This record gives sequence, structure tokens and C-alpha cells, in this order.
Amino acid sequence: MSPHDPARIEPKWQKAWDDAGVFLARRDPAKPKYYVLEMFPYPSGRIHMGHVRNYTMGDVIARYKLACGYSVLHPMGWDAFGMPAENAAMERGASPKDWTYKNIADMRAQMKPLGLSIDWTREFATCDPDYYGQQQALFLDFLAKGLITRKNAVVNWDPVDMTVLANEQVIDGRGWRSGTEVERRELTQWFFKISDFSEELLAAIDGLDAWPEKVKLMQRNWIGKSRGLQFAFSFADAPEGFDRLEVYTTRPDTLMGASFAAISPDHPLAKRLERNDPKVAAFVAECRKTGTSEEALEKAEKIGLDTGLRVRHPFDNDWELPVYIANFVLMDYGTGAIFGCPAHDQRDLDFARKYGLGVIDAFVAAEGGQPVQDEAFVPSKTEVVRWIKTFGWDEMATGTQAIDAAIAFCESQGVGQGVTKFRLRDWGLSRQRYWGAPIPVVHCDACGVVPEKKENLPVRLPDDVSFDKPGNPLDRHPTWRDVPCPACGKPATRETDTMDTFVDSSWYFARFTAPHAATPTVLEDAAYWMNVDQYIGGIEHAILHLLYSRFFARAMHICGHLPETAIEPFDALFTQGMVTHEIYVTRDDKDRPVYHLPEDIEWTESGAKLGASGAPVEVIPSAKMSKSKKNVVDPVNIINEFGADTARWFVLSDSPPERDVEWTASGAEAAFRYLARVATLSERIAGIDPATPGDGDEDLLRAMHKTIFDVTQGIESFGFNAAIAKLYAFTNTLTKSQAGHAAQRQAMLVLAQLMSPMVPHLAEEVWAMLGGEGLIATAPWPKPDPAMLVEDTVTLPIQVNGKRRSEITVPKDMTKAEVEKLVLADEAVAKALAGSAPKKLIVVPGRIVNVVI
RNA sequence: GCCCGCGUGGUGGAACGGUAGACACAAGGGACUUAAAAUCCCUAGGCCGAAAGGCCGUGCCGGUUCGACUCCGGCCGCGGGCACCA
Repeated sequence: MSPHDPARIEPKWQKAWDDAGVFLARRDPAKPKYYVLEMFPYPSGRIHMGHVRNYTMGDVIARYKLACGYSVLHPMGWDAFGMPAENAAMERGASPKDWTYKNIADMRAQMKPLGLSIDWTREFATCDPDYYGQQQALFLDFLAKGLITRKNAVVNWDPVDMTVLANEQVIDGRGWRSGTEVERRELTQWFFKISDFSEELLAAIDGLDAWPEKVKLMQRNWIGKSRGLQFAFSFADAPEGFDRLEVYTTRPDTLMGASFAAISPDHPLAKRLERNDPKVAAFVAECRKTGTSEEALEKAEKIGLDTGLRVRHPFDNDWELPVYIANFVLMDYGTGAIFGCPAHDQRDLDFARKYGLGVIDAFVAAEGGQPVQDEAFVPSKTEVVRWIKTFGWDEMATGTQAIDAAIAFCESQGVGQGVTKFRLRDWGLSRQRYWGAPIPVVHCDACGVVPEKKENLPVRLPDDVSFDKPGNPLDRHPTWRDVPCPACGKPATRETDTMDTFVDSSWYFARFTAPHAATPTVLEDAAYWMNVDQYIGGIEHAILHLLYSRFFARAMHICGHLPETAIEPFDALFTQGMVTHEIYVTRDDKDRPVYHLPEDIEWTESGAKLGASGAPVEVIPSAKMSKSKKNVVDPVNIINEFGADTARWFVLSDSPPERDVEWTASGAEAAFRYLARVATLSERIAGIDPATPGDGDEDLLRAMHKTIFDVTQGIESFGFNAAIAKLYAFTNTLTKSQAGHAAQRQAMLVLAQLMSPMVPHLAEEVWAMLGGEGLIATAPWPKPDPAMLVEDTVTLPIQVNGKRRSEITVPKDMTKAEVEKLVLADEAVAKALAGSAPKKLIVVPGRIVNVVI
């Protein structure tokens, strides 16, 4: 029998922690607090290795901080609303609610054996009426404070499923489920006014010191601040109701190269023209057929239609530009109208060539170069300045200030004004779906849109819904919509749209601080526990989830639900890599890939073969685990076979946490064998007669203190793989040590403590075996003795011209002069010098010596 | 197109500007065993050499430095983010 028996010890220690209530988060004013949070899971029904890695990392931090004397909050919940539950309902008639809660129960049962230090008393699911009721209360508060608005928006509409589709659900311009062509449709939707916070959300990124640069950069780009010139063209022949055409440009310096103006098909002018001109109407309709997804836009040809209207160039009244309607001009960026400068923008050039528009060879002609042919000339900033000068503008600033100078010049001439625009748009939260938090408003013929009264919350989802027809079941429910108007009491109808599931995850971290409160949060609790000290999750949430949460924290503060100190809710963020696995591929007779399970592969000297047929198998390393590729490793199987400690140890050990880690069967077995070795070692040390003296106590204890130092550093800096390497090394040292029993026992206890955040069950077992006091989970984290970290003697490598040639061992406080003397006396150095004196002798105390010849 | 990040043995990866390859996987050799598994010990960047030792070596080219995987410039390759954004 293996000395390491997870099936026996893991449940035992989990029960011991539970019984002692070790992981219950308590507000304790006497202690510093620490809030560790991993991004909560969607309850798909199965945990996967990615979860194991994510939660193990958080658990290491949580257990470490607990041992360091912090009052720790480490909660878990479920991001439980969303499409998969409705899909399950449509596919097999399950109730979304039953399906979801069963999945939660299943996943919790799979998660518990991992031995995570979770305070389960704080658990909730976002589909709990209690949670979404509080979310509805937040909605009402936001609405009252003007943080929410209702307006029209263009969406992807699936005419068969009768629902709005997210961009990701539009594939090749067709609905992913129905396969029909998606339409662009304008609907009235609710929006969070996140764009009001653009400047602040951008500026505050600078203060997020413990966030990855990559994530901060992605957020900055997403918010997309730009500086440009907004000005108006006057019409040569003004259409009714439009005396000017407002345009926005970030390149005012190219204004003298303008050769056309273009408006969006959704521009009010286009809508005006469409009424009287069937050609325009047909063209605009054509443009609207294109979806709004990235692929659709990528493939769409750039098309335009001459409206016949002409505008005048702001610097030359006689210079007229045609006005086109063009499908590539977006209504919701800038003013929905642009000018085109073919000489300096590739897209404008392509468009001008296609429709036979003039190309002004602005810069190029002035410098005597070649006229613009097929490629637009995009001048550098300094060249722009020269370009400007050729048009008689004054001497201007150079370099990056060229654009600002151009704006200033235009302003001085009364042509427009400099404006700052953001790419960030308001966040549309309406979804025409069932399985989400109902938007708590009522539509009344007399009063219009009326917020529901808070005392009527939660607005509960009805359970008796059917998915036999496409569309939103709430629309078809016989009675659910019927409700008295909260204002006048007359019969009215509920809003049937529900909230985007991103809303649910935008404040759950705050709810964990008071998960059962009758208000969204309790300020006192929020003030104690917020902010999240360490947030851990996937990079895929770098933009939306994290940006929305930052917005929500601000909005909640404005409504009095969070203290001002919590407007940036996540102090530190860590984005962890995936768990990958090899995939095994053969080809069928049409050369299509066929995937195989790891257990079907046989390893021979000439490579991988298919066990059944002996066909050679192509091995593709480091692929994301997916069912279709048959490379999924189920944590449940691993826990059953090796125990949770092995799974935890392995996902931390091989790669730095921010990078992907490849799961390998041999690696998992090796992790198990190592843990067994530790158990054996512990048994052996426990069995030694306490009176046994030994040899090398000091060396062992020095190594122990060095390891305490290194492992502590490793955990603090998310260097789990490096910390584990140090633990291996120290285990090897202890195994070979001939030290006396007392020293070995002490070293073993410390080893167990240092391992305890990663493999808590085994650590408890070792701790108990050697008579450690209480539970290791609550034992104070060991501290290295600084005196034991300094060696009395140091070994200095000696380099000659930067290459290592020898070494000397000297007392650590030996003077430079003495070291130099010894170095020159060194045989290898003397040989290299061959009698002559060195040019230079560099002694870096305690580090290295370099002899320059 | 714009913006980032990363290139180190057979593999995953270590390395405050200071002995490159810690630690582990896989591999090879050995001990124990009738045998295998398990366990334990040893070897291991490449080239030359019996050895001592030497030369080369962190994608490529150059620079800074006594000293560069690390800093700077250019190139190549891979990965990621954003994008009809005017």
C-alpha cells in the first residue's frame, strides 16, 4: 500500500476543517483582512481542469494569507443565468431552472473534494431570486440616478428565432441556431450610461498598479480616446432641413486633400433622402442587410451611392465635394459623416478609384514625387508638417503635435473645434430571453415606462414557461406580463426583456461581503471586506467583465451601496493560463482529421500508434481541452485515481501560472510519487528515536530557512512553479540529511507548512504524524531567521574576460584587497595572465570576480 | 492596418546586469528482484578529447558594459488584443 492514501486522508481533513469552521470569514477589526476571489464559474454541470487550476491558485493565496494572520474572505458562487440553460430547455424540454440548479449541485459535489478553503456559507447563484431581486433594486437606483437610459440601437435580429443575437452568435451573416440571414434592426433598449465614465475609467487605469500591463492596455484601447476636429461642411445646395453637414476627423492635417464626403446609411440625412428617392431607399436597404458582426463587415464590399448633393470645402468656397452614402461609415462613431482623403488613407483611395473621384496628390506632388497610384501615402508626422506648409499654412509645431497644430489652425480660422471622442459605447443590457434577471419596469398606456416599486421586488421569473416556439417565452406567458401600473394602478404590462448576464457578474464580488442582506450590500461589511485584494481569472475577461465591474462599482458608490474606497473593486488582478493536453489525430480516407482518446494510443519506439489498428498517430501538443478533440481530462477521474493533492500540485508545478500548462499523465504520476515520497519521509522521521543525535543539523536548518524565504517569496509573487521547485530541492536535502531527530522533525514540520497551501491534506497528515499543534491550516506561517540566511563563507566565481575560469571560497566579510590578492594567486588566473598584470580587476563583494586582461 | 507580448536542452521551464540550463518530465546506465512493477543510485546543452581540459551556445544582426537570456536599435518567427473608428 502506498504510504500516501488520499482516499483516506482527504475526506478526513476536509471534515476536520469544516468542524472547526476554519474557513468561515469573520469580520475581525483586530486583524488585517484579505479578500481572495477567483472568477466564479458558469454551472455547466462539470468542473474542468481550468477550474482546478484557477481555484487552486486562489486557494494557495487564501491559505497562505490565513496562516499569515489575516482575516480571509474566500467565497464561491455561480454565474447561473444564460443561454445554455435555455438551449437545454429547447433541446430536451428541461426547465432552465431545474437544469441549472442540478448542475450547481453536481459541480459543487465535484468541487468539494478539492479541499478548497471556501466559506460555503456565503454561496449564492445569480439565478437565486434573492440575488437578482437585489440586482433589480440596483437597476432602479441606477435609473433614479440617471445612470441608465432607454434608446434605440441597431442589433442583429434573427427573424426565425425572433431574438436578438450577440455578435458571436452570427456566423457568416446567419443566426447560429436558425441558419437564417440576420437582419440589422433598430430596437428600443435599456443602456447603462458607461460612456459618461469614459474619461474616468481611462484615467483610473493608471492607478491599477497590480494589474497586468496587458489587461490595462486592452482596456485603454477599448475605451479608445481620440483627439480630433469636428467641423461642418456647408451645402452648395442645401436639402430641406439640413443646412450643414457635421463631420469628425482625427486627421485634420489631411483636410486639404479631401475629395468627397460620405454619410452613414443610418444618418438622418440618408433617412431623409430615402423618403423621396427610391434609388436611395434601395441602396440603404441593401446596406442594412449586412449584419453588424466582425465577419460580416470584413467580407462586405465597400459600396457607395452619390446623393447628388454637394458640400463646400471649408477653406475654399469654390471647391465642391460630392456627398456619398457609404456602407462603411458608422452612425455611432463621431458624427456619422466623414470626409475622404484618398491621398492619405487606403480605404478612401480605394473608394475614390472605384467611383472615379478625384485624388489630390497633396504631399507627393508638392515634394516632386510620384503621384499616388494604388497605395495611399501615409505620411509620418513630421512630413505632415511640410505638407501643411505647402498649402500656405503658417509654420507649425513638429512631430506629434502636428495634429494639435492643425486643430488649432482650423479653430483660428473658425473651422470647427477640437473635440475628444471615445470608442466606448453605452452598454446595452436588454436581452430578449427568458433565463435572466427581469428588467423591473412596467409599460403603462397612461404613464409610459414606470419603474417597479422596490417593495414588489424581486420580479420573479415564472416557472411555467414553454420553449416549444421560438422567441422569448415571457412574451407568450398568459398572465405574467399583466400587472397594475406602479404609478396609476391601471392594468399595464411588464417589460419582458431580461438583463445581459454580464450584469450579474458585475457586482457579485460586492454581494459576497453580505450575501444574505436585505439590501444589495451592507456598507459596514463592504467597507471592511472590499476591495478584492487578489482577483484571479482568465484573460478572456480582460475587457468586458472587468470594465463593467469597474463601472458598476462607481455606479454603486453613487447610489450609496459601496464606499468611495471601493470604486476600483479589484486591487490586484492575476490572469492565469489554460490547462492544455496533447491531441491525437489520424486521417480518414478523405484526409479529414479523426481524433482519438489518450487511452487508445500506444507508444512505441517509432512514435505513437493507434492501439486497435497500429496506424501512426500525429501528436499535436498543447491544445486547449475540448470534447470534440477528445483531449479532455476530467478532474473527477484524476481525484479518484490520485487524490486532490496530486491534481493541485501538478497544475501549479510545471509552468508559470500566467502561462498555459500541459497536462500529462506522466506528470500527474510523478506528482503523486513525490507526495508519496514526502509521506514516507515523514513516517521515517516520526519513527526515529527522539534521542538520536546526528550530523549536519546546522546545514539542514540553514537550508530550511533559505527554503522558507524562497517559498514565501514564490507565493507572494505568483511564482508557484518556482516555489515548488524549491520544495523539491529541500525535500531532497532533507531525505539525504544525517541530522539529528530534533532538526529533522523541525525541518519536516516546516516542509509540511510550506507545502500546505498547495497540498493541504497531505500537509495536515504529516503535521499530525509529527505531533504538530492543532491544525496546520491555522498554524502561523514560518518566518526565516535572517541570521540563518547569511553564510559565513562565500564561493566567488572567477571570470577572466567575462568567462568563468575558476572559483575561490572566502570568508564573507573579506576585504576587496585581500580577495584581489587571492585571485591573482589563483592558478588559472596566473596561467591566463602569464606574468603580466591585469588591465582591470573587478570584485563584486559576495558575487563575482572578473579579471580583465 | 494599428497596438502589445514572447522566442533558453528531447520537453515544461529556472536564472536582483554577475557560475546559463535550478526543479521536474521524458531518456540512458546501474542496484535490488527468478522476472516485472515499485523504490533507490548515477549520467545527461552541443562539438572535440581516454581524461584533464578546450571551443561553441539563450531566434538572427549590431550596440552599451569589466560582464548581456536580462538593457538599447534593427530584422525574422510565433502568439494575443483591437479594427470599415474617419
